[in-house]
Amino acid sequence: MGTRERRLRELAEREQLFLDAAREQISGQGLLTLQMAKVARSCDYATGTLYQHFSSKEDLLLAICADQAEKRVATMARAAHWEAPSRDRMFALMVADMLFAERHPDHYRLTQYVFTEAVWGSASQRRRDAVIEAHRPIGDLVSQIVTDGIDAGDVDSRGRHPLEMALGQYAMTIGMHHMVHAEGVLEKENVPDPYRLLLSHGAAHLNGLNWQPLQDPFDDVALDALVTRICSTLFDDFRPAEAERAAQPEAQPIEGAPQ
Amino acid sequence: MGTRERRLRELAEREQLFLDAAREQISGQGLLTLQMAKVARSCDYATGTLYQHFSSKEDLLLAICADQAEKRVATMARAAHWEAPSRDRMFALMVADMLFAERHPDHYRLTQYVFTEAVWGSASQRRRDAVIEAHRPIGDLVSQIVTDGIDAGDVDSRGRHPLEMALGQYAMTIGMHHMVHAEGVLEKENVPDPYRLLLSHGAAHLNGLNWQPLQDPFDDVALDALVTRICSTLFDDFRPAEAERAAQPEAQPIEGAPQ
DNA sequence: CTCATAAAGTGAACCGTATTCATAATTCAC
DNA sequence: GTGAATTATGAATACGGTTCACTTTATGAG
Repeated sequence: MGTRERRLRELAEREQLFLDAAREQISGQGLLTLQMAKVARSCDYATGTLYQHFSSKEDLLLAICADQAEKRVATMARAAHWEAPSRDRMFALMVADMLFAERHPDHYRLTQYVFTEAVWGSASQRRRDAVIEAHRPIGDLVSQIVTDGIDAGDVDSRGRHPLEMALGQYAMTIGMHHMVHAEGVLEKENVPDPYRLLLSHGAAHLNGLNWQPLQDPFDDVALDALVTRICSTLFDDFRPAEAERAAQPEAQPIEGAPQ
Repeated sequence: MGTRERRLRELAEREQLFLDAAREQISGQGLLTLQMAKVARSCDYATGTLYQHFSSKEDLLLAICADQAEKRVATMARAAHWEAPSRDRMFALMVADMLFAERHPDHYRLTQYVFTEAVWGSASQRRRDAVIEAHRPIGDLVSQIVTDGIDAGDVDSRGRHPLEMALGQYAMTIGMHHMVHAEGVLEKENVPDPYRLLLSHGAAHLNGLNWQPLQDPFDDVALDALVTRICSTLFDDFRPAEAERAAQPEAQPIEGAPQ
């Protein structure tokens, strides 16, 4: 009989209901002020019911993180599977993650939180593994692009292991996200568009470090065209304003540089 | 009269006392379990006294962060002011920060925390500014190295603003730290020594992207020699074990690469 | 339809801890 | 020495995560 299946489905649906409600509350008020009772109430359930799905507040946070990670990965996968030279795929992957982080700053912060401290708390091992597993495909995507590039002769691995290159490449993206989202840091440096910086330097990284041939390097014009193309071709569900912002054509002067 | 000065000095001393006690408690039990009452008690003061120095728990966390940041900056400054080519100074800066993060993982996590969520809470604006200010010199140091390199003809800025290059360079370091400290992620990828990866890729970044001339690129041998030299020359207070670990001579095979 | 059983839902009570504040102790200027 | 100002105190309060004894609902056999 289908009773069991229906029960399981309802369980999953309610779990998603809680996840969405919690995410909404976070996006309104921040991580630390998330209140379990409010989450439950906003779904017309009692506190206890929420605790039948998530063993603790931290467990809930990890579940949100894992849930959102799947969407993030899906976004990046679209870029990684683009029909294009591996260098451009790598760039598209960075753009995709940038767009995602811009759209979902809460998810970025939550991931930071989860990956630094919350992991040692009271969440179940199952949840912790789920978070790790949800993020694994990112590494796989990057690795795949690098490997494809090496196979196609586009990438000079210079004797390094593809994984090392992939991690190095991705580390820069993560670091950029961190700098962008570290409230007040880049603002104080008068950087008008941090993501512009990410794109520009990311492209330079690809230009200079590993990708061959270099006859057709990214320049500012090619960069903007590519960003526009990526946004329109791969991510047409991103609103024009965001694509426009990302591909902002006129060069942004960087003022107030130290010394 | 010197009464006022003495008072202020005593105030600062007691503040430091609390900061040290709190840091000790964090390093033993993690961020989230820090208890205000315990911090006060461990200094033989009552809870209320602690609250005369720090308006909230979060305020205390930010103060710790700012306090530690000064030590971190001091470490990096030693590397940045090294008498060496700018490329090597930049590399030394990365090594310095790596050694610091390895020694003070709590500070790294605290900074992550503070820079993502805690900043929106109940800490005073004064504290928030202090944290930003404490970190500003890092950007200045990196910028200075880049500028010096351009002046000396060592660096090809390729038309980019020095600040952009500096931030890009530093972003990679931050990203690497994050990946190293994201418990379980790199372990699952069977990366034997994440910091080895940071050094290797950081060097590759310097080799290929901006630094000229390239006639003398880092290779594995030069890399190890340089790390050893940096550790012994600039950071002799770092214990041999750590320097050794950072400069581990035999190439670490990376196993279990995806696909 | 009825009933026994299980499953799901409830929210008041519990508990730990951040924060406050009325009071006490101390210091200081004169 | 004295009164005002400053500093220290810790019991009381507030808040929110977590629990659990109980209620309600769903199930399916007879």
